[in-house]
Order: sequence, then C-alpha cells, then structure tokens
Amino acid sequence: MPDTSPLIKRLSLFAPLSDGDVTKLKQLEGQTRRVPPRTEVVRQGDPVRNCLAVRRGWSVRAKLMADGRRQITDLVLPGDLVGLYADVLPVADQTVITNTAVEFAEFPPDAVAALFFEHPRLAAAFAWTAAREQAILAEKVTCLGRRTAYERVAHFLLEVFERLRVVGLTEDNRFTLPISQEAIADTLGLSPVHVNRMLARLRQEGAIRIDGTLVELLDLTMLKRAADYDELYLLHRRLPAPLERRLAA
Amino acid sequence: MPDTSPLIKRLSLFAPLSDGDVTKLKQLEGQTRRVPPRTEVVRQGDPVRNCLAVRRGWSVRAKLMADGRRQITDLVLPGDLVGLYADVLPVADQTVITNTAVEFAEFPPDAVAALFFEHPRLAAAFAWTAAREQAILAEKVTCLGRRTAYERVAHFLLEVFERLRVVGLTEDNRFTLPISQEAIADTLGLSPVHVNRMLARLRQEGAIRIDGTLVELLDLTMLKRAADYDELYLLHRRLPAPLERRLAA
DNA sequence: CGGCTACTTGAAGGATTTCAACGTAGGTGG
DNA sequence: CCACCTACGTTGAAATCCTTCAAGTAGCCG
Repeated sequence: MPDTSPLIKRLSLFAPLSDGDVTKLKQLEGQTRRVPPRTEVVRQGDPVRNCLAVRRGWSVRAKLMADGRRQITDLVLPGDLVGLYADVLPVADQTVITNTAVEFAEFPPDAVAALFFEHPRLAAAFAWTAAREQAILAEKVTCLGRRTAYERVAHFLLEVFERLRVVGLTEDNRFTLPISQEAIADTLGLSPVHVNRMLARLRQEGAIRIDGTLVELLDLTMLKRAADYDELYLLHRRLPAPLERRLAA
Repeated sequence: MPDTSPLIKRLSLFAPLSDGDVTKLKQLEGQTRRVPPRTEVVRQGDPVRNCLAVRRGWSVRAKLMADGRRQITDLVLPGDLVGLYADVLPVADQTVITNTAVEFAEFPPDAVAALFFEHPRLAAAFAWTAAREQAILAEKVTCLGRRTAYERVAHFLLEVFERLRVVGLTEDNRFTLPISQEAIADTLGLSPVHVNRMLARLRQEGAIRIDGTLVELLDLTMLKRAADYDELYLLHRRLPAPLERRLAA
C-alpha cells in the first residue's frame, strides 16, 4: 500500500492492526480538509469541537501569552492526532497553527470513546498515542529546564528526524524542515539569533548540513552524545507483551 | 464525610459522582501503602506495574540525566494519580520519588480500562485527569521556555496553592510546602541560589511570607500579575455540558 | 527593480549560574 | 547537656550563557 496514511503507519508500529482496525481508521480519516499555511486550526480559549488526524504538512501547538510571547509546546506532524481529549475539555488550552499547507481529517470526539467498545486495539493505540505525547512533553520540559541551547538544538533535530522517520518522511539521514528559525526558537525557549548561532556551530562541527529547508544529519552519534539523547521516550517500540496477549484474545 | 479522600474530592470537582462511582473509587483506594521520604516509588527505565492513587504526602516525578542533572516534571500531590498509562507503556520514562512520608493505594492498570465499561463517568473523570496533567505539562513548558525566573517562582507558588486548595489542603492563603529550594529549582529549571533570591524578592515586595515550610500568599493579585497567571489550565471547572448530558443518560 | 521575509554576524547588555563563605536548625552520640 | 555534624537557607562577587540591538546579506515575489 503506497497510499498508507501516516497515522496507520505510526499506529502499526505500536501493534499490528487488524483489517477491521485499518478499515475503521480509513473511515475516520475518510474526509480530509486542506488549509493554507498560517491558519489557526484550533484557537486557545475556544471550545473544542473535533479531533483531527493530520495527513500532510506541519503545524505547531502553541501557548500565547498576554504580552505576545509565545511558546510552541509541540510540533504536529503527519500521523499525529490533535484533540484526543476534546470530549472532556471545556475549551482549548492551546492554539494550533499550520506552518505549511496542511491536510487533515476531522471526526467527532465521541468517536474516540466509541472505539473502546468496538475496537479495543485501536483504543489502546490511541491511549498509547496520548502517552507518547505526554512523554514528549516531559522530555521537552527537561530540555528547557536542564539542557543548554546547544544541546536543545541537537535534541530537537534528532526528535524531529525520528518522528518523521516512522511515518516515512525521511530519506537516509535527510528531511525537510519547513519552519523558520524563529519557530524553532519558540519551540526551544531561545532567541532566534541564538538558534542561528547553535545551528551554525553544529554545521561547522560537521554534525549537520542545511540547504534551504533540507536538513541532513551527518553525524548521528555525535549529535546524540551532544544532546544526551535517548529516544526511548518516543515509544517507537512494540507494546508490552501482557497487553498484546489481552488484545489478541 | 470528613474522611473523603483527596482523589474523590478532586474528581467531584469534575462531575458529581454517583454512589456507585464513589464505592468503586473507595474500592480502588482500599488498601494503602506507606513509604518513607526519599523513596523511589517508580524508577525510570523499569517496567511499570501498577497505578497509584496518592492519599497523603508529596512526591515528585523527575527525569534523570546521565550526568546527574535532574528535571522535576511534575509534583505528585494528594489526590493525584500516577501511571494512568501504565497499561500501554513498556517502561517508565520517569522516576517518582517521595519527598515526605507518602500514603498511596495501588491498583492494576487494566482496572482503568475496565472502568470504561462499568463506570463511564469515572472513566471520563480519569480521562479528564490525564488531560489536566497534560495541560499542566504544557504550562510548565511555557514557564520554562518563556518566563523569567521571577515569573516562574510566582507561577509555581500559585499553581501549588490552587492544586492543594481543591483537595482541601489550604487554609486561607496558607499551605505547607515540604520541599527544599533545591527541589523547587529542579522544578523550575533554575539554580537553587537563584530560587532563593527570587523568593527573597517576593518576600521583600510583600507578596509572600515564609516561615519554615509554611507559605502564605499575601497578595494574590500581585502574584498573578507578576506570573501572567491564568489558572484555566488546571481545569478546575465543571465538565462540558454535552459530555454531562451523555453521561447522565 | 523594490520590498518583504528570513538568515547571518558582531558587539554590548542583562539574567542567571557558579563559586565561596557564612548562618541556622535539627539530629546524634559522647 | 553539649559538641559535632549535616542539610538547608542566605548573601556577595565573578563568570557565563544567552538576549538584545544593530546592521548587513540573500532569496523571493510582485
């Protein structure tokens, strides 16, 4: 299947999906919507309506402060789900803005609750997604709290690379990074100028190469050492055996 | 009920619980275990066995880096749940260490999944808890990425105050803060020395008063302004009406 | 070509860390 | 009961990392 959606790719990593599961996912992702770059898909403070499943394009989830500062809390990449908790939240606590043209599917939040009854394996996969999202957030807290600017930039590149890899959006050690250095700065809690300097340093050290939006990681070992990187938190591993047995029943 | 557990207190804030729900919670919390201060309750990298429901005492959830740096990602206070995702995770991505003597109940992770069938309202309440935890993490990312040390300390005090308040652990504007300034530093991504200075400044400005482990917030308005604080993210509001209607059915 | 946006680089300033020293309270053993 | 010890809090001074300000370059699109 060359047309496999990134979501299906990503969830298959967690557990082999049955035909029924795949059919259900295709149904959820059936109707897609396209929005241009710099569109607010979800607005902080608004009531949340739908869950989104991103098929193409980059967005960011961000918190906006009263005085204009902003912090990007997570990237939203193809295969990612937005608003899994929509059902249970009064209003969105964050804004989601597209960075490129983005294509995504929408479905009602109670469809997620319904999964628990009809598609327990998918429900587990969605729970796993939520757990992964939380682990990514915790890792980001660690980055911002305890890593230097240099380490943060290296860590950022490695995380993006690995997250794109599992949805098939890398080639060798290359990927496209369609966001500005200012956006990276808002992700890493740094100034744009300093992000630029750290990228320059990584470039000079031969760890990376950048050509426009194309990034190549030339020395993964060195990057991982520099970032104190352990990708365990991304949970790109098979699910626990006990759960597997239970779901197989 | 003077004996109401902090968990029941907290979840009641989300939705009025039925007698059956309360009975179920009491059953989950039935057997408690006590551990002394500075005990590793969950160890980063170990397989996760159980979910925990904390009844008394303070713990922290932390990420430990190879070179000894640590980042506290969240406080674990009475009424908090630990390891909601245990079922779906291969290993713990964080360590949980008690700071004081702690009393908590343990229950198997699949008990959470079972809730969805027998106690949908509790299941929703647990989902809400998970959503709240994630919102707290996102807010922490914003703190670490975009707030100054002064703002972070003010924000920290306000968050702790509000979280303790809903489980009945405050009196007027006072609460006990049984953790060291070093632990606060590891929470806020600062050095212990600087935390001390910021606390001193808040004290001089008349915003707070500290006597041992007792903290009093003297000027909430000023603190909230200083921290750019909006406690919306703590989700201490009633659940959305549509969900309420569905659960009432 | 002009104007926009993003990237780049240098220099100065500021926020926070590190280093160091001292004070204080509680706990333990002589 | 006192002396010691340790952990924690406090304060000053120097060093560092990162930001801010400023100016210049490169690419892109009308």
